[in-house]
Amino acid sequence: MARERKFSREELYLETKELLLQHGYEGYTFTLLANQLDISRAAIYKYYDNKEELLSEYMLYELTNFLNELKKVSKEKTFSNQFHALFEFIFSDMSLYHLRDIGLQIPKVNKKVAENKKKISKIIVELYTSLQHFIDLGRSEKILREDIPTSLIIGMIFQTVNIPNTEKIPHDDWVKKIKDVICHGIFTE
Amino acid sequence: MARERKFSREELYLETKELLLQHGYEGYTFTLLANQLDISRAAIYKYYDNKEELLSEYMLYELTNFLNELKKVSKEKTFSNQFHALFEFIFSDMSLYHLRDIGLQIPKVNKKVAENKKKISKIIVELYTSLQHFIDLGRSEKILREDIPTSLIIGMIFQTVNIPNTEKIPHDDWVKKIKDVICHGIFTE
DNA sequence: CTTGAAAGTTACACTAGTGTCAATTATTAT
DNA sequence: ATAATAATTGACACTAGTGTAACTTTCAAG
Repeated sequence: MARERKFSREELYLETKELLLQHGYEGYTFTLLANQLDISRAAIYKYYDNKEELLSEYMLYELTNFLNELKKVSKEKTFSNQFHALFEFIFSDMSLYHLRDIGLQIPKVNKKVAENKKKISKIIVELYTSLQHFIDLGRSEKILREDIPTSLIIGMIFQTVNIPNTEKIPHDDWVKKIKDVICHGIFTE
Repeated sequence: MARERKFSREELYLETKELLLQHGYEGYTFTLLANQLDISRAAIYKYYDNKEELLSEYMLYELTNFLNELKKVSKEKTFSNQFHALFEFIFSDMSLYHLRDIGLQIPKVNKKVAENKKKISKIIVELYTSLQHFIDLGRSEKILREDIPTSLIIGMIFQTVNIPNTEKIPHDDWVKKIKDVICHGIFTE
């Protein structure tokens, strides 16, 4: 029994993502967001007290989605299948690793933000556990090396996503090459 | 025949680097910089018309230094020696790759900035050429794989620097492991 | 068809950063 | 000493973003 909303939460999150990647944490403003969504700035304050609150909630949403996708991946039976599935989905949205850095910058300006940050930490732990299982599987199948720290293996996978494809190699080729290098290195045998 | 300067260009660049890494491009302000250097904000305007000018000049300085270091590396005779020297120096200052991204964000607000950006592009070309020679040497010595694009090899080296060492593995070990993974991959043979 | 609740807007006071300029300070050659 | 000059400062007007409160609009339940 009220007026129809001019913007959905999803739309708001979508624009937020764009603006965050474009302007970074400090460059992201409600003024900018309101313009993009074609609403008045004050409307946003009906839902969020400040940008920290909005952003911590957005990060929570983004990470929750990510965790769900990751859980899908872990349904694959073999390590090899999980590995390829993981790449497929990481490369479908390459911005996540960058967004994580931004998430770390959010200061706890109030109780709600502090709570969200706590929830985010919890999700990150879950993410890490899930990835740990993935790595363990690879090791138990004697595919992954035992002498490389887990955090390094995970880091390699997530960082390489961000290597700029300056030579404009077709996406599928590019992904294949990156996988290859991660698995076998840049040296000849 | 004048008053002594309260801050050197080097000090200014040093603080600029800190602030840039801490606050990002949009969060970097003259107000912040002046406070850090313990001078008045207006003093900065005697040397730079605006932050774009300062930052483009700073980037130029940083990249020029980087290029010089890289040239030193390329004096090594064998690929292997160059490879280890390159790692040593990249890991001595892990922030460069991140700074490069920031450099790209500077808008050409006036002629001087546009000129600096042109110079920066030139240095980046030189950097790339120098790295290309390095890769070529590795290939001619049959150490580097022929089937991996140059930009991917270079990207791997520079991106992996940023993998967070969450397990707090001692620096030397960490660097050794990263090198190992880049060279031979995460898979068992 | 009216009323009240949710959605949205307009307006205001406030804060932080910008760019400029006249005034002040410190140094040194004479 | 002191004049010349470069370095620095304080003060001003301006812009962009923030957070709040009073208001208007929309819509559907009674």
